[in-house]
Amino acid sequence: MTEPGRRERKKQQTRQSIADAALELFLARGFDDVGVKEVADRADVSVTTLFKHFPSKESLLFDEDAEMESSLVRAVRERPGGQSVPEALKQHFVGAARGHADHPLFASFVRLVESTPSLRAYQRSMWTRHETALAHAIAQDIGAPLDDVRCAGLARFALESRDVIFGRPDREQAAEALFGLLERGWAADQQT
Amino acid sequence: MTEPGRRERKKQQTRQSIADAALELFLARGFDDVGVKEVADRADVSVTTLFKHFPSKESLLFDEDAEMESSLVRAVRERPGGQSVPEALKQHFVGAARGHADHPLFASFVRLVESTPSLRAYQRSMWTRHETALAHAIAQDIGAPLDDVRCAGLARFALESRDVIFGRPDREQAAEALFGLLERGWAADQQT
DNA sequence: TACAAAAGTGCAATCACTACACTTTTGAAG
DNA sequence: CTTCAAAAGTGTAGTGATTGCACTTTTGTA
Repeated sequence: MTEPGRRERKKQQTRQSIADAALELFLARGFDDVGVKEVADRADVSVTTLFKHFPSKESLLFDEDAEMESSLVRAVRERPGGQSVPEALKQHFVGAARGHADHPLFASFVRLVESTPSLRAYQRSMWTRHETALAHAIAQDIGAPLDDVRCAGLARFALESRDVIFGRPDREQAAEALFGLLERGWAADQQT
Repeated sequence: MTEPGRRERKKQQTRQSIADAALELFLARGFDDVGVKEVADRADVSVTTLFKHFPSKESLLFDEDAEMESSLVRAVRERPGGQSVPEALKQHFVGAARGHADHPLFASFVRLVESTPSLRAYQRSMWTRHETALAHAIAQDIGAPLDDVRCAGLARFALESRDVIFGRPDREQAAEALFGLLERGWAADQQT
């Protein structure tokens, strides 16, 4: 169980071919106008194989997932001393947006997702999955019970903020406004 | 174009039969374990007819929709003088929860929706549809531009709060906590 | 080198949903 | 009371995602 080995390498390679084929085709012609069969063909695998690597058509576009959750939790845990939780999350999202802004494909990718209902829904469901982890991290941080409502709420609000912010042209400004609201409400809550 | 007329009445009756059949079957055996065919059969209509009345399997369970939006907007517009927007929304949701609490079927219905991912997603998408209307109502109320970010954010947060709150045993308490947070953040924002 | 696990394949089936061409019902006009 | 077009309903066949199954190929390893 040390290094990947050729087998694992080949597997990942197949997976990558599929993801690549999917991205190209979907960007070029739209998510709904490309069938899985076509993606499989271009990646030179069978449809069956495609579905052994990805659980759904939507998932073809959202590959790296595990990383997000941990980075989200880390943003809260390892924030600079004195920084509030909402502030840390704001910086996390704004930073991420900036980091991706230069990627040439990223903009088109975002546009594709935003304009395809099923993809928006899928993306949301992925974020939602991280919500609990984030809520727990916050709760632990402020020494509240793990299922504290305010922590759950803040987690939800923060993740939703991301969604709202990305739908805006003036992202930084939007982030300021939304997280500002959360910040003040949260701070007032903490003063107990 | 005065009264419904027999034709319209029959149409609504068919629609109702379908909705009823769907509710019964889904409650009894779960959403995913009942096919549309079966629902159609029980309502004694063809599958084609079923889909002429409802745009999707999920929609079979969510009938009255238009009313919600207007009541939501009204909750903001016609709130007592001096009451804040978040406070008005809190009362709206808490009141609605109370009003339904006695219904015998309502509890099982909620449980069904909460436990079925596709239904949760659908319900969310319905609420989301109202988000813009709510955001506009808020903006108009405080005299901000219609697409003001803070109003859009508040609308989003309020609707999400509902979702979080309904997933809790202590709904009233949860409502206090979440809308309290929004309340304080929002108030601070308004003092400009 | 041989063998079991893993990866990949093809086929048939399920299930939601749509398009189509068709029959029946019904409101309203003459 | 007849007539006729719109509306409501039906059955059939098809699409497209997704799954189950039985099968072949590849590959790590004893």
